Amino acid sequence: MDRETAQKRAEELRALLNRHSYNYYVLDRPEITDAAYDRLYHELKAIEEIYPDLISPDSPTRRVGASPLADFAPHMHRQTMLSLSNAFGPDDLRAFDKRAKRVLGLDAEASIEYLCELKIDGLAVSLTYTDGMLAVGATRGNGIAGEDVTPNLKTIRSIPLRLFGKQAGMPSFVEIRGEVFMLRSEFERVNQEQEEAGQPPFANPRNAAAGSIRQKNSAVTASRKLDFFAYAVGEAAGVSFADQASLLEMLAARGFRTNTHRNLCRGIEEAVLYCEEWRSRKDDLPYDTDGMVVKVNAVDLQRDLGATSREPRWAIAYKYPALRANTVIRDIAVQVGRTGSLTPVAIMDPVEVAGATVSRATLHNEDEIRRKDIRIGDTVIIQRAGEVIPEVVEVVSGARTGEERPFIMPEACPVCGSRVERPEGEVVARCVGLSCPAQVKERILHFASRNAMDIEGLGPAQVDQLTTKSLVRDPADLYYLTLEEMLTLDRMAEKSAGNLLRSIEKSKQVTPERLLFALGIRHVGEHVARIVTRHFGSLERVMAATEEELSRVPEIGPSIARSIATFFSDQENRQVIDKLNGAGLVMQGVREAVKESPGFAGKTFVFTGTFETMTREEAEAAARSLGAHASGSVSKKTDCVVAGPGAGSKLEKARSLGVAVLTETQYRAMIEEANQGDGEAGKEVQLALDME
DNA sequence: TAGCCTCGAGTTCA
DNA sequence: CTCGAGGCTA
Repeated sequence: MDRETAQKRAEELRALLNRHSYNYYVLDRPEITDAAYDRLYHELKAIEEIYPDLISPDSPTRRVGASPLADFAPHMHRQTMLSLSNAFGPDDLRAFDKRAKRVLGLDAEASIEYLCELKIDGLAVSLTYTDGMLAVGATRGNGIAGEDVTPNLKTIRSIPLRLFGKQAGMPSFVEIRGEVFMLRSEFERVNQEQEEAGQPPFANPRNAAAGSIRQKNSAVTASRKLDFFAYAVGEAAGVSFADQASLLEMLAARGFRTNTHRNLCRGIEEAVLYCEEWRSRKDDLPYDTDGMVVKVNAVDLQRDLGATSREPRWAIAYKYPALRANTVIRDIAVQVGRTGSLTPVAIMDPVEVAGATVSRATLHNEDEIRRKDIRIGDTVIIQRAGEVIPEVVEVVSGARTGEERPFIMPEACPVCGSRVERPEGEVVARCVGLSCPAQVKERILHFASRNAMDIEGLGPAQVDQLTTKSLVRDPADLYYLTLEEMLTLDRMAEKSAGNLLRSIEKSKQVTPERLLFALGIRHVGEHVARIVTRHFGSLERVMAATEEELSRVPEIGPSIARSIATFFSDQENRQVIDKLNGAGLVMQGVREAVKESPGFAGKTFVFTGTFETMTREEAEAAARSLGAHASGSVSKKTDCVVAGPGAGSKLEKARSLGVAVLTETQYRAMIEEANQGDGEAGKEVQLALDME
């Protein structure tokens, strides 16, 4: 074949192959068989081998990158790739609509046209086409700069290497934005492949797509079936459109795959309906989605709304938070708590669960890890217990590669190197070093915490610095800090130092029960601190009490008695108390008036969920002041459960035990009634502590 | 001594 | 919120 015929044939083949690949990958309507495609493909490849100079950048043979990339060059986005603010329910969407109307100066009755598009759970990329040819493809990165992964993006069949349309009408420059993603079926295949190769699995299709796009060797990327949906245009020369809907049509006409599950909605209520419709429908799709993007359709309105530095004001992501998610445990770290307890914590690939990005979860202790057979490298299912705390539900045993490492509790404290002990029959391993920096830090944080001494402005950052600089070794040292010393801390100038000094000063006025709790004696929480100080009347008398005297107090048994007595017999601990007294702590007893109201006296209340008109603690205090007992757990002995929205297992337990359940409103009414009828019905009991 | 009932302690993210 | 463990009671 002479060069001229070869060139002609090569062009023909390229056009043919690109068209068929478009039919196959973008339209999902192949016109020829795979075998026929392969024949054409190999014919082109053969020609290009003979005449390498005929290879053009849009040749389908270029989709499989030959030379491995050394490293990814950074790619500065010409226009920042913004993120989107989130909406988690219809009301968030309505608020978004309201704000848009306000900014645009429209009245509340007007309705804005919105285009709703599925939000694909993949990774955002930017594709730059110059004179219609794909020149650069980059990841989003931080929005300002991403990584140039052009060869890898070229392996994706639904990304046209050359824009469709006549050369005459071709924009000289255009940046297309969209989402690279992986089908769930492909994700499973890839993970199986990873397993066979002894490689760690991907946690989910999104991570698999991201991992594939960042491959050094684009042949690997090519072996993974990635896909692409286009949805936006960044900077562009000679391209304009009136609205988002026609932009998507334009993208489709230029050869891109666009997601067909979209809907033009008149007014926000239509958008709400469409978003809600997809909440369950999305599960039937072969790929992962994490919501719907609602965009103001008209481009001129978009322009008027503009953007903040982080997000456009004309678009919002309506999220369907997954309650559970898969991720991979990369490591298991060990934390040291206030009592020296060593707690293993799973460090995981960040993943979205119930509206928050989770990357750590406590594993509680060694036994728990063994019970669930959790190993480093495992793919696990996590959920947020009680909507908040992430928890590992179970290991996806099918994803095991054999490379996972079991967790071993260290024999020396990871912070201070002291010996680690795990007493017979106990579950928690503990660092025995009393001066372990981690323990010291946690003890001081506990001392300053809200229910203890309530020192505002003394958080982890401050305590960390104070202890590492050895300005504070025990809680009493806090009361001897000078302004000069405080100013040596980072992020601490006159203003905050003054505030901190003031709140330390304020904390000197304290009840003995709070102080006893603040000391952080083992087994002494708020409840025990309260009953013990009330029984003995003052902290001094608690300190003077023998183990035997202590154990005679109701609810105090041998363990707690020993713990308290041992604490106060320790020389160093006594010194700390002396130092506190020397600093001028003023212990004041509480005069708590308790009205013995009929509905409350002697009853046990449990509060759960979040209340709207008061905090849970206020609710508990109210019950106590009327003669009731506020407990933390539901049992047969519970008389009444007061449940706010978001109540979980406690409410269920109450129902199953047949315990009365009140709403916040009903509870309020009960309190009011009790307070009104106090004169005759309730007999007043004064509880007072005499203090020295 | 077993089996409840509570309390204590530790925990995550925005 | 959950789990472990101390205290009380049958």
